[in-house]
Amino acid sequence: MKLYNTLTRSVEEIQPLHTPKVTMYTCGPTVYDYPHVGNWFTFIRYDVLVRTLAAVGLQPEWVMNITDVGHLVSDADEGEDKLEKGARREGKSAWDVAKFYGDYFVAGLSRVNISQPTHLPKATDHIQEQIDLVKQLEEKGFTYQISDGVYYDTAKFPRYADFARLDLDEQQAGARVEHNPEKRNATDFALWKFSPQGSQRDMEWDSPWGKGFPGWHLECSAMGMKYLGETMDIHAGGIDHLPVHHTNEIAQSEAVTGKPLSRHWMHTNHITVNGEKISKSLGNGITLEDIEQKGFSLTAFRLHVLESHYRSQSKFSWESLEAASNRLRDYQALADLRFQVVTADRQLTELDYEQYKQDIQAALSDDLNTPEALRIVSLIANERHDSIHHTEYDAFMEFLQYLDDVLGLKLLESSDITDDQKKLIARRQTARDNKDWAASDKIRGELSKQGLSVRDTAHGTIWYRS
RNA sequence: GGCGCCAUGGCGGAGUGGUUACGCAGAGGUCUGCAAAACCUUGUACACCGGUUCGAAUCCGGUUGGUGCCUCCA
Repeated sequence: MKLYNTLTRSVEEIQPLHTPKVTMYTCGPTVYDYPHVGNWFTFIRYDVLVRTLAAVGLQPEWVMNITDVGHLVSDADEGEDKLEKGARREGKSAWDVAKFYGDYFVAGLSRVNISQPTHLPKATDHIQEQIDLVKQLEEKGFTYQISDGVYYDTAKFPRYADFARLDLDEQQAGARVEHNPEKRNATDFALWKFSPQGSQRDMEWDSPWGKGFPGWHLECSAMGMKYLGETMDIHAGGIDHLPVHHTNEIAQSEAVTGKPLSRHWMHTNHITVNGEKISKSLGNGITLEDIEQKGFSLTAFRLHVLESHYRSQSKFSWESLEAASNRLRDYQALADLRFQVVTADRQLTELDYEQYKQDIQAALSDDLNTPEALRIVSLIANERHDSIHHTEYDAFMEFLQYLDDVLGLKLLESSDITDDQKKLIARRQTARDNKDWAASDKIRGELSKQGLSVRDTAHGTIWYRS
């Protein structure tokens, strides 16, 4: 299994520390609002990685955090985090907001068929671990305290700029966010923020340094190391996390342990809608509900995600979602052939499903080349559209199961048509044998109303869902 | 201002130094009771300008355009 590693900027073989177990941490959502399609792109891509790891015989232990506190907003209203802001917007407490959107997110995972992570830890459930981490950093001399919080001194970590290959001197020039002038270095970041004086936050905790809340980089280090140990095999996140969040995670984790936080770093690229990044102000934050309201299935959306490579900046549009939806219908028709097995004397050319499976596995194992994997599936859908011969039934079923395991397109979730529908199809066949075209066409109309189309092939009538 | 990334046929989107990616959509045809499907044919795809090479869409340089990040963000 090869995967691009941001550490070395090259595609590398994944070699877990304790094969067959492979530990993986992915940066999850901040639960202050509905996730948009871009977020789901990323989460689905994590899922493809997990599924592929499992398919090549590894046993993934997957941690995805839920950030329910601590991210500062970019606006001038300093000291307030997104949860608090969301709470004020909705007239609820920050705790209520976090609960609502956290639950929504977890439910959404199964809606787009993302595997259940081994752990879904929340930042607010790990305050003590985060405080402990700050204490250790303090003992090792990496921290200093100013008026609004305890900060990490990035100058004490010489490798700070290496991971993201930052040019610290140059990039300060155009930074658009104002820094607290008390900070020693522009890149220094808060480990613990104090509650603003005279105001009560919904979310605040006591600490050795005063009442407040953890800085937002802290949770991933604390929870990652708690569940996966000091060095994990894979750490993944959105590409936006590379220069700041992950850079800071490495700084604060490795300063304490002296060991690499992760052996492999994966970054998923962002998508654009109408050529622009997704953002609230542009009003292009499409949600799963929007997709369903337009009549598309979330499985079609999932297929759309797989149609591009995770490292390229892909586009989302309703046109391409429709293309994916049509493509999925073809795949579904392929899967439905398992209900329409023929035992005709005439032998079909048997397909080498094992070979196809290996080809797909090879594509996915090569830095998650999902477009190539789908190319192969389409190849088979084009090849095997007439019938499945009973002699290849087992191999076919095994192949479909493999596809579902690795791509998660729910091809085996469809059920057979009803007995009544089967009788209709049989009656139509009889009518056709008698050249009673009027009766035959009438039955075809009835089936059509039930969402079934029929094709008359050399191997009999094949139905498919329209 | 700094650091990146990308430019592929109507749309989406892979890939490769010389061979049809693929998907969706379109056109013509064969077949079929009619359909549908399938099959065949078809659009002369790789931003522009140079360079390297026997040969580049694929490597190098430049130009143009787009886009992302620079402590909110998947």
